[in-house]
Amino acid sequence: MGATKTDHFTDSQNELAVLAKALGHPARIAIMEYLLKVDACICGDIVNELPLSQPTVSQHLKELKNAGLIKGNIEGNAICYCINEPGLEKIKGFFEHISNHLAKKRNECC
Amino acid sequence: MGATKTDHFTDSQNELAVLAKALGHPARIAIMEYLLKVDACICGDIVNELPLSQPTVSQHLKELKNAGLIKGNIEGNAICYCINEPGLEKIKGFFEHISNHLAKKRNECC
DNA sequence: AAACTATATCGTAATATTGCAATATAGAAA
DNA sequence: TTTCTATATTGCAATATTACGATATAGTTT
Repeated sequence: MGATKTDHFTDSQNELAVLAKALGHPARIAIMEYLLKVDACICGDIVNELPLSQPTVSQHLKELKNAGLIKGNIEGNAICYCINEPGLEKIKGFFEHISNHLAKKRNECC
Repeated sequence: MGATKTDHFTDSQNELAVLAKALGHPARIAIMEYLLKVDACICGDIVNELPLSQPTVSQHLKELKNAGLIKGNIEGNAICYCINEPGLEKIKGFFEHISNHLAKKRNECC
């Protein structure tokens, strides 16, 4: 026990869960928002923007990258991070899908 | 250490993280998908739909409810669950916000 | 080469999550 | 009221996450 039983669910369900989980921490929401705000790749100053230590930020970046929500390119000395659109579109599509369905069939009960 | 430092982030960031985290498990994605599929409130058969024990499913439902993604009404003997639109719209809005920004300013680097 | 800068990894402690058996709760049916 | 059925709660073991100090890695600058 303790480990998620991923093999009991579909690939799609597991993929969506990985994406959602990656955003399930305020620091990682903050990173995404910051990447969006500066409207470009970030090379260097993410650590200064967050109230966490450098190793912790590095770990959060790694998780976002593993989930496919950001991508990082080595840019000389620094590393250049930016939002990875395919990952973002995938999870955005999930919510749009739900929203569209709900709009069609107005909740009859509850 | 070990606990998320929620007090270092904004309310909005924490709210979004809670919503995302609630969906960060394939069972909870599956529950949302099932609630959508049946196109109505579910009274009773969620446990049979999932490859998990009744207490585990109950726990997952509780987490989705706490996060504000579903709502449950007592319906006689059973409990009637369905998707809670406001919660869903909030997180959907986050992804649309990002997507709109990205569409405006095409990624110059990376 | 030596010092500096930026980022990643390791190790580890604190805390959270996952899953389920056992049990509790509460309405429905008999 | 007893039994049945559906859901929730408790308790606990296994595993995962969070955070950071210390250290490693690697490019840049002097």
